[in-house]
Amino acid sequence: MLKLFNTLTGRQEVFEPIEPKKVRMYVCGVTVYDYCHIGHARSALVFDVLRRYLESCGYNVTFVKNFTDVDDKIIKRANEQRVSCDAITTKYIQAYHEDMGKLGIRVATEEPKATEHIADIIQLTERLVAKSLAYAVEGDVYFEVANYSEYGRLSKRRLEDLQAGARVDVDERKRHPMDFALWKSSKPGEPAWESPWGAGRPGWHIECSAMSMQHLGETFDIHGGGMDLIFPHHENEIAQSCGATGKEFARYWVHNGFVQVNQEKMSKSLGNFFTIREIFEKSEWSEEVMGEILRYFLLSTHYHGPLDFSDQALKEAKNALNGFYDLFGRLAEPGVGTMPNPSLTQAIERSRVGFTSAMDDDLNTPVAIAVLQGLRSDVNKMVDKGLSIEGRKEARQEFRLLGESLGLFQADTWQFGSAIAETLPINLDGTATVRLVLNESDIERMLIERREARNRKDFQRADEIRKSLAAQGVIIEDKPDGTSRWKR
RNA sequence: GGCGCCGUACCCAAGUGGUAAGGGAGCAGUCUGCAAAACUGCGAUGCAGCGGUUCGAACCCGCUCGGCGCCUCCA
Repeated sequence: MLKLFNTLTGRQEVFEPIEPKKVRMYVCGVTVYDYCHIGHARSALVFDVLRRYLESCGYNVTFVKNFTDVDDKIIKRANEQRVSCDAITTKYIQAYHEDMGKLGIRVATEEPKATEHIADIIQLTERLVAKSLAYAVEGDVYFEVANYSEYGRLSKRRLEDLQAGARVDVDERKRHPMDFALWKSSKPGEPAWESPWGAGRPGWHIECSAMSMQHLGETFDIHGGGMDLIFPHHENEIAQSCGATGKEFARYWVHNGFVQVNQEKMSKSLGNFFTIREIFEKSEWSEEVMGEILRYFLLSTHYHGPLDFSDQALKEAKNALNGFYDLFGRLAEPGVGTMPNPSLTQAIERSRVGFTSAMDDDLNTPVAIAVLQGLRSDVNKMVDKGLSIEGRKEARQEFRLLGESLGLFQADTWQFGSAIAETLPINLDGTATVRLVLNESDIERMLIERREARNRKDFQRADEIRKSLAAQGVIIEDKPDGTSRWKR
């Protein structure tokens, strides 16, 4: 039974969907005017894992994640670069998919864009105006917080407290400093759509209300996003949606903590952020390996807490993951083991129970990973004792199965990169191509030579080969039968 | 000023009333021609500090110290 921490109630609650076996969830995506950093990756990953886990529990999940593709920052960026807004958003949406794809984050069921829902947004705004929850001033339309009695319910703030912190440059046309724009009149040269209030564009918060309703209905199960969206974005979404429909909006509100650098929030304004692509570009490991390292790292802390990003943390994640892939290597080898499998069956059963109860406990991925580490240790012992071929296959399959929710252990083997790679600064788009200097057949050839050397007890030559490969990042492990395996 | 979070071993990190999971790093041993991997063992009598409640507290309460977030665009 899955329990989730619900920001709305401030408690952990048992998750029960509106319709049995069906989950409808909406997650706030990104404003597409720049490349994503690890903070964005964490958020995307947390909800990807939630979705995967729900699916593994047998739910049919409709997962909607939006792109904000009309916004001040986009307009600014477009003007700076003298291109259209459309060019900017198209570019960064594509980049989003590339980056998140490398992290194994699956595309959502629906990925709507604000600009595709202008009619819905206008309609929703009209509903709010008709209910006296919004008012129009000179082509702008504002939500009137004073007329919505439950304003502050999500963020646990009172309107009076908010006034104290309100900005100085309050628009005089607003009836209350906290009133926020549903519709903005547009200046010349800005993207604009016709509306009952003249040419304009939507405010930020209204798009999510409109799109979630359109794709999931007026009431749905889970709404997620980063902690920083609680106020004002999600607070405003609730006001707009509940205000318009008079119904409950989302039932469970789930928010992930920040990625930090040196204990400080990673953010554009502080300039202490690392983009996802930058991390992949600087990585000394292959894309596939780096993606899994990042995933492991991001899931090694509970999603609700802060997470400090550092090279050392990545290195530790990589080392931890090495243990799993070393085991998978052993499991893949032909062997003559005959050990019966009852103890394996028991270990697997234990792990399933442990894994499920960890994930059920508000997606406690650190504990879930600890359970997998436990299974790794158990299986290693069994392999030492001579686990049968069938047992090895079963064990590998089990890691794949349990790892699926976390998106781990899906690769067959790890191919490490660039200790032995060279960078060729060529391409048209300015990026570089990394090419391996040593290919697999080179390595195999050297291993054969070394094996021959060892057979004639020429250990000096054997060690030379070992050293030479090691210098290029290839590590040799000798097996009892006289053959060797290698890894990077 | 208002609201809120965090402080667990060298590092990361679970645990939120019943006597400190897991990982990384390290050390020692077994195995190995050597090595790697694996296995075995070692590692916080204590959970920022000080008080209090309790038979019992890392977990509850109070105070203090240190770090951070939101209130403005932000995953």
